[in-house]
Amino acid sequence: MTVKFKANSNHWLTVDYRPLEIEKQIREFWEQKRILQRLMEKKEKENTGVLGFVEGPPTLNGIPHIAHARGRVMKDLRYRWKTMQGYFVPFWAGWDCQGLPVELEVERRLGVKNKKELLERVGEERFIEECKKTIMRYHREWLEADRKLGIFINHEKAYWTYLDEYIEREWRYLKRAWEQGLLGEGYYVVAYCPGCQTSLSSAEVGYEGAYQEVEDPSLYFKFKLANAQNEYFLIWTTMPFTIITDTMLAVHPEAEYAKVQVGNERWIMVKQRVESVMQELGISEYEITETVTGKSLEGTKYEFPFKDLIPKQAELDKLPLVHTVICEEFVDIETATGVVHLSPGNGEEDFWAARKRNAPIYVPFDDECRFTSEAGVFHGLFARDADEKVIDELKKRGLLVSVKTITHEYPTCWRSHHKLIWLARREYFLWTDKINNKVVAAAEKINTFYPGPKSRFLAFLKEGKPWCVSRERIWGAPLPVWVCEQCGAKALIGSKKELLERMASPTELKELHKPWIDRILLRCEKCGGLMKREPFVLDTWHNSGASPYARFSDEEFEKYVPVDFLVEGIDQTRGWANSLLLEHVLLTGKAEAPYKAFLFYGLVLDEKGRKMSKSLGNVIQVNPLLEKYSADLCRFYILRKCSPVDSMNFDVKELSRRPYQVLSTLYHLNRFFMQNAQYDNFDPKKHSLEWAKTEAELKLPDYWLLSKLQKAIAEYTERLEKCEFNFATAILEEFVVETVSRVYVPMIRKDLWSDAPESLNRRLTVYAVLWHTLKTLILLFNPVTPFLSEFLYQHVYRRLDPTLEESVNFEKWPKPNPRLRNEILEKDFENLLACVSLVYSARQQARLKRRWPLSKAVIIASANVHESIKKVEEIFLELANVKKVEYRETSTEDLSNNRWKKASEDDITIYIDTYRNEALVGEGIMRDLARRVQSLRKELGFMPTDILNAVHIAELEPRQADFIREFLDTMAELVRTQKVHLHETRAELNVEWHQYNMDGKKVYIAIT
RNA sequence: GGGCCGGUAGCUCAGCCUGGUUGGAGCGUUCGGCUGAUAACCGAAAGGUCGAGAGUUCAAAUCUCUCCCGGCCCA
Repeated sequence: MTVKFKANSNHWLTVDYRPLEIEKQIREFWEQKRILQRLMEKKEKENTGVLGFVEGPPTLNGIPHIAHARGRVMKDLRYRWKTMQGYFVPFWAGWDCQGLPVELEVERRLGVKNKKELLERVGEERFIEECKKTIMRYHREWLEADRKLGIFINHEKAYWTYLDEYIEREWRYLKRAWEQGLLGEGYYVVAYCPGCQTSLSSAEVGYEGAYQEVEDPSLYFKFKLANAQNEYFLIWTTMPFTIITDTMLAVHPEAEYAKVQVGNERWIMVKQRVESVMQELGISEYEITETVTGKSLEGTKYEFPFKDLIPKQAELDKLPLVHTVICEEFVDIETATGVVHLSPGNGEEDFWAARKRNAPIYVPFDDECRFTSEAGVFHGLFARDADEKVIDELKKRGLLVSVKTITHEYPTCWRSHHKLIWLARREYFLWTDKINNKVVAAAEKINTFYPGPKSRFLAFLKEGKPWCVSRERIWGAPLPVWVCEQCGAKALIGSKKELLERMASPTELKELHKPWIDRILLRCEKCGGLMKREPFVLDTWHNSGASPYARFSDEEFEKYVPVDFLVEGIDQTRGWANSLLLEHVLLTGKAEAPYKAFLFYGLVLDEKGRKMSKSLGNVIQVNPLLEKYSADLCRFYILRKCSPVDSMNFDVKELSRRPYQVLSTLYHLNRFFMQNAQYDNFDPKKHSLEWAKTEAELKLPDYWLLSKLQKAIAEYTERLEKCEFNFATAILEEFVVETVSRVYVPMIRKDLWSDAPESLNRRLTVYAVLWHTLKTLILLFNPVTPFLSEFLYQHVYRRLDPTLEESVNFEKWPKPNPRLRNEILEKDFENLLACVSLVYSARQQARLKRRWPLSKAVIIASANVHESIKKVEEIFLELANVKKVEYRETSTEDLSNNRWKKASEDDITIYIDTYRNEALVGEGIMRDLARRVQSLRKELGFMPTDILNAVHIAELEPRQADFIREFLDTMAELVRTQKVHLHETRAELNVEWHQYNMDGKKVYIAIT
């Protein structure tokens, strides 16, 4: 007995595909051999070009989940692919370390309720240290996730946004802006929580559960027109205190406004609301006397009622726009009266409306949200507590129309659930509105691969709002502005060195963070007074947006920026993509983004399409997921399932379906190749494709496969270039499953079956073709499924050729070879497969198994189809299992009887002759039996190449036995046995018989 | 309220840019076949008002408009 495949010839290529074991092994291999580091060193030394990259730093305040994985998989794909193409990419990690989310996390850990308590109980110094501890805890999770996912990013070269060196370079952006007059003070409307005594970010305002049912006064009041008798604007509000800071009224320019006679007064309000408002106010006696457009009301002066109570308002009243009507599109004419009063100090839209017109922003509040002396009699009152007094004063003046209490949804602090107040506060701005043309021009040049995200990005950028970069927090890069206490002069410090040089008295500076930096006092260059730092830290988006400059040296910045390609979630259009762009334009003064291309990918939702959230409990974390599921499968699934821009419904159940099939097939193709190649001592160096050509052993299926491979390489690379990862992976999928597994392997299987020495060269040729094709294929798969590719590279290709590179990642990206492309042959095979498929279809109707040979098939088709099939006739006969094929242009009379069955599609019709003579029937029965013998062999544990002593078949019908007698030798060869014996009854031989059912009749088989 | 994306078979997705026989694939179901690399594979069947309506056109899943539903971002 020969043993073709030794059971343990390659113990790593297990009989089934076990991705988790493979991945564990490959992770260890990469780490032991330092493949990641060495790949980078190698490419840095020798490359065909440099492609800049800067990591979009994940914030270290959360556990990596599947949406992060989506982005990192795309990043890694690009890196491995471009690296194989020969480029050097500084694929270095980076971490976003500062900001409110980190602070809140630490506050929670420390059990502190608000900033005030934090400062009193914990103190800034300890707080900063706690923040650092927290980010390190998350850092470990991220390292593990990258390790599990197989992300080849270099963590040794990671940047950290909280380190002094980074912050110093971040300051350079501000310095440039300062020099250009693009950094300065202003007001900004922020949400403020009176309970926590801190402002909230817009993200916090949008937190789940932030909107709650609350009670508020619902107030109708009127403002008298200055130049008309008994005419009033009717206005509604739920925040009476804002009347104190009122400076304008707004109407909708296109709406129709009515003057409504009520008693001896005329009230102005939007016409469509008259009826419902009057009903609500319980006024039945009224009449519309006149209607005007909103536009015509513009500029109307009204009498602000509290000028006597608030001297500052009396002063403001003299300014042009104050206490007049303006037109704004945002005015809602579906609710209330369609006339809104504006308090630029207490509302964002109000604020922008005033700023746009250079109207004054009146903000008489102190840091604790109490009215200052600028608010006259309201001085000292907390904002919201002024409501009652305002109502009283309106009532006194006869301006109150109605007041009651309503409950409505209103944003509250997510932590303390106090009602939020909007408040203009003193902040620092980058006046990016002044460079908006450059910013938009720069954005227009960016390649985003898909149009959707680009229009979204541009629409956002065109708003062109100034960027408020100051935050009243602790854990952040400090704003490097010092103000003279004596003369008010300001200085912006650009580096630690400059800071230490200008220090008023020697002070220790531990690091560039609060509280240490606040202790540094400078000497004013103008008046010699002491300068104190503005207590703000910088917006964390400014911090991370500085990375293209801050994470590199000057030299590296020149070399890598603008970077080649970035990929982040679509939410980053307003986040990192924006801050990167703005800062780069500020720094360089050029209409240029710091990135040439930016792929924005869609959200990841749960299997039902719901957003992943803590409250739903449907968040999929990377690390636990990859404990149980394969990283390669996840990577393939993420890339294959849908377009990168679309939101993706992630369903773990889908991992084990199609993605598994594809990778498993790839695995088994390699295993099949390896087993056979090893058996025949295939030597890839000797038995190359060139060798096969000179041996003239290449056949049509080989040429066809090689041609299809060239096509796949070209199309795949093109799809990758366009970031169409879903289509790219579909090409790989089809090539593996259809082209190689379904079509090519069955065509060459017979050639490999024999182990005759005279056909050895043919077998070696097939191995040469498979070596070339499958090795190329695993290189193409490497960016997608790096573990499986590396595994097969090590255990198949390097084993057969130890002179290969040490890692698949060191290989070169395949290029299509036009000399191997043959489009005519591809078309021939297309025709061939179509015809074979039609034969199967006709067989089905005639209930003739594929195993049963038939005498003839007739192909009725055009001449070019006939030509194709003639070229590959031998293959056609074998696949169709017919003895003969006839070609005709049209159908003829002789085919229109029951003997013939047909099937057709497009322009091809095929008839099969269903009549079988004794020989054909016999051969069919023989093959039916052979099939059962094969399955018994497997069951009994024989290796494919074991040669059996004898196969026994018992209790066939005598007629059947007669039919097959002449095929017994063929059968012996087919099932690898020395002899096949027929027995009339089982009793003739005392062996272990196995019963089989063949077309309804029992038959018995034994192997000895 | 504005911007963007999506709505095609029971499920997951192509097709739409550039209109043209009968709208596809994979998974699942049923029947049959094939199988010594494969938890595969092949053939057939069932399964679709292509979200709804209107328009343009000889012809619309595809182009235009309106609306509905889901998601995201912003207000």
